[in-house]
Amino acid sequence: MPEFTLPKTYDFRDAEQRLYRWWEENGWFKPENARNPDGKPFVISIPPPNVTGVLHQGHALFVALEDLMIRYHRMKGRAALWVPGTDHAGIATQLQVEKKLLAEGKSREEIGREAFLKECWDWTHKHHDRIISQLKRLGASCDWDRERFTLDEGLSRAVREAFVRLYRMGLIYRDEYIVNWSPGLQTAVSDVEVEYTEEQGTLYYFKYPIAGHDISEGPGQGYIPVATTRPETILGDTAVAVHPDDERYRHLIGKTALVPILNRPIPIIHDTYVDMEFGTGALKITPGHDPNDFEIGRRHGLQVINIMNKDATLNENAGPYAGLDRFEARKRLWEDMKQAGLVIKEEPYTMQVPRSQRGGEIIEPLVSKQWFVNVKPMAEMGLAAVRTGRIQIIPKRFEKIYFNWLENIRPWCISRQLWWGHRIPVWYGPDGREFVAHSEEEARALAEEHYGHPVDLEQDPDVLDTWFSSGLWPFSTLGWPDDTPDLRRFYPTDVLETGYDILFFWVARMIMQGLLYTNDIPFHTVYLHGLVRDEHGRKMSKTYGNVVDPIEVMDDYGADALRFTLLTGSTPGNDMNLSIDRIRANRNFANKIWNATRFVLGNLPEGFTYRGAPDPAILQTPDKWVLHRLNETIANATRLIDAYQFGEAGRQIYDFLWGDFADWYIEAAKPRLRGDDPDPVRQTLVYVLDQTLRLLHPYIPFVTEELWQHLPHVEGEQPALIIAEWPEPRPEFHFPNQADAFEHLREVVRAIRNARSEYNVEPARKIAAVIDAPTYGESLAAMRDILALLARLDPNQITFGPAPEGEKGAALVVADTTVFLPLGGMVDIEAELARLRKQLAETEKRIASTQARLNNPNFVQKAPEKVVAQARQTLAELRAQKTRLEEQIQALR
RNA sequence: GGGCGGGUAGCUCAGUUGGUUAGAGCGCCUCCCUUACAAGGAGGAGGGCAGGGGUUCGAGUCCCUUCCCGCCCA
Repeated sequence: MPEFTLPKTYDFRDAEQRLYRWWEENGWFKPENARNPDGKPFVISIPPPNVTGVLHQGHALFVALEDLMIRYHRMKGRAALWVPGTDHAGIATQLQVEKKLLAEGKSREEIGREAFLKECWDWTHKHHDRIISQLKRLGASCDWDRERFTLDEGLSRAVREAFVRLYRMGLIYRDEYIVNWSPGLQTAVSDVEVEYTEEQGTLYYFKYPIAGHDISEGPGQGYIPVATTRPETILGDTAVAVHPDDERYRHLIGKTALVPILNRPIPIIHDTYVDMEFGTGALKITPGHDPNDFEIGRRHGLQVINIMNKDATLNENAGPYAGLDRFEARKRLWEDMKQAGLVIKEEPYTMQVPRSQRGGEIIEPLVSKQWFVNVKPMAEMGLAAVRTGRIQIIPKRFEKIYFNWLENIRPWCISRQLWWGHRIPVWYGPDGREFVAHSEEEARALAEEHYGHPVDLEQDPDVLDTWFSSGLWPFSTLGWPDDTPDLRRFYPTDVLETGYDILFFWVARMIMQGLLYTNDIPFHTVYLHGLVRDEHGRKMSKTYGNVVDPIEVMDDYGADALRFTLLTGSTPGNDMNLSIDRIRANRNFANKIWNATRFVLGNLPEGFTYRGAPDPAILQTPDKWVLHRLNETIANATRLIDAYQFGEAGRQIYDFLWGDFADWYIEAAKPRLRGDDPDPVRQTLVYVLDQTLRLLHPYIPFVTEELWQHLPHVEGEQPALIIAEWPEPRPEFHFPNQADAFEHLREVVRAIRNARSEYNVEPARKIAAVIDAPTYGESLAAMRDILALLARLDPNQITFGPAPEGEKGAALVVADTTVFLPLGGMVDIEAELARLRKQLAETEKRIASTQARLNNPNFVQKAPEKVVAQARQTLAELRAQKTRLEEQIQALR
């Protein structure tokens, strides 16, 4: 039942929750309840937020974008499915729980693994509801019955299956390898979890003594000069390397150097990796603590010495420095070397310092035994999928970045020395032999088979990198490894939408694992969004205090305002600056729609029957204009959304609703609504509003649904906008001529308003006008009432014909129309002449440039016919206008 | 060192197959509480698209180059 008493302003607080619940209760988020449930599906897997995280603008942006796509395709008739879920976020969650324990005076070691995991699960359950309800507040139309968690039973099974398959394919192996060690977290982290920051450091130059010589013999004899940024690693050196072509040091190759202080003998080797230009041209090699040195060490069969404990203090291999923290040891060792006369100099040096993406502490390259995935074969598949276009990345430039990363891919360290996560499905026998299996039972069976009798097995204590399970997300959430109906129907998914910052972490790994396990692409399109920054482009951070909390924004301005701001303010792959001003402006937009609807509803009589798309036969010029513009807007919006240009599409609909429908059509409708044939206007008002609400629904679902529920509908219409049909342009509403006529009316109205303002005519005063319009006279006459209302003319004093001679007034020239306003003494002839001359000068300037273009034979020959024709028409119009202006100037003199 | 993005109105940004006089929001000036909306309406000022060169009938849009800011990778 339409209700005609809407409050004056839109109260989103009441509407949002109520509507969300209503949609969800009716099952409209489910593909089974689509208009065509057996039709082609459209599927997005949510980028699972950290289950213990708090909603931030990044979430708001992805929800806005993905919900837009889901709602759009749902309205287009696809069986849309948005699979929701959360991520267990290994390190992040474990840290939070440890922090909580610490506050209670406990540690995870004290309470033990089992109790700790229970704490983690409690924490998870407690926080899960919060993040989910926050996603719902944004309007996310996910199918919550299909919600998953990366650590739930099904997904854990998927993880074990993936691990076992990779292992059996020989792509997973355990190795002593140099990894990025986080001393604070006490775990290995993968390459992508390390960020390099440019920092001021020191380059330390020193003398590497040569065995059998005295350093006093000088460089190249008694010692070889070496430079390093991390002197403490000297203690782990196992060689000094020089370039084979280096004249300065070539004679030293094969000799023995002595590690300072420790006096451990090490070889002097040659390797082309050494950069002769850098430092002294000689390189100390520390395979245990530098990734490059590790590689060189492998090439040369060098010993690996680990001088560091897991907490970044030095161990017994560091001799007298054992037990010291890494930075303290650096100081002490350098002091001691100074004493020993081994120091040459120090110089300031800008270096790239590896820091933990989480926490920011300095990462130590360390050799330890970890599980790795040989990603190379999968990378090849991942590369091919994008190269051949089976998967497209938007914006396209990220494809290059993706290629570059996959082409240079290195083994992926997947083991983490944490407790919260998927336990690595490997069990060790008494002799350390590994048994990889889906379960402990299976491992036992394998072991018994191997040893010939039952043995005690011990499971690997480590867990897997969180991204290992996220990498299975698009198919594990649909039931993989089982061949479920959902997997068959909804896989591959369609679009994967996420931030460009996790292209490597997540997207690339999903593509690779999807191709490997499911023999198919996990999605055909990757849409990457940027970071949401503050209004001046600074990263939002708690310490800065510039965080714009989405919850607060929604409390103040509503979810629609936030969504529309994010959607129209962002472009693919680029960061966006979010300002409250803009959110407020879009809140105002929601209110504008609200009031436009109030107007329409308030003008429908009791018992009004809406007949849907109006019959062209009953329409007048303003109706035809607005329907023509609606057609254009529908076509543009649809094209732009299909091209993933959501922002531009949103702006066009906004402009149409506000700038065309509200500002002009509604205004033009007013006199006719009071006239004797209001029905065509009413029909058109309802129709255009209905169609526009549809176009806006994917952007601002709440206010549009709320209003649409109040609109009258035709028999058999869908019960809710969320599942209503997406509009299509209608050929019968193609009215270019009437559209032109109305545009001309707009120009005339603007000119009159402008003149009124210029001559300070009181706003309330209705004035007369004499209109001379050879081309548009008829249409202007037909719209006399509208013209009068919009330009505040006295309808009884609008006459058509040539301007009266000798009367004082203002003459306005719009194309070939002249509007004479007999303002008598209000008009200053000189000022009027000046205004006309200025307009004439502008017109002549434009005539000249248009003429010049048309005089150019190249233009006429080479430019598209349409453009040339347009130029000719413009020229004709300008000339007519010029003639008019000259006439008026003449008349005034 | 390699790669990428950005530099458009006072501020924040749009502007995607190159095509009339480059747009929006906010801010600013003038006027208006006109029964849809003051979270509003009307009118207005304000930029020639970082600099230089080039391609083209035509360039904010394509190419080259310089400068500045930011990011990614090594």
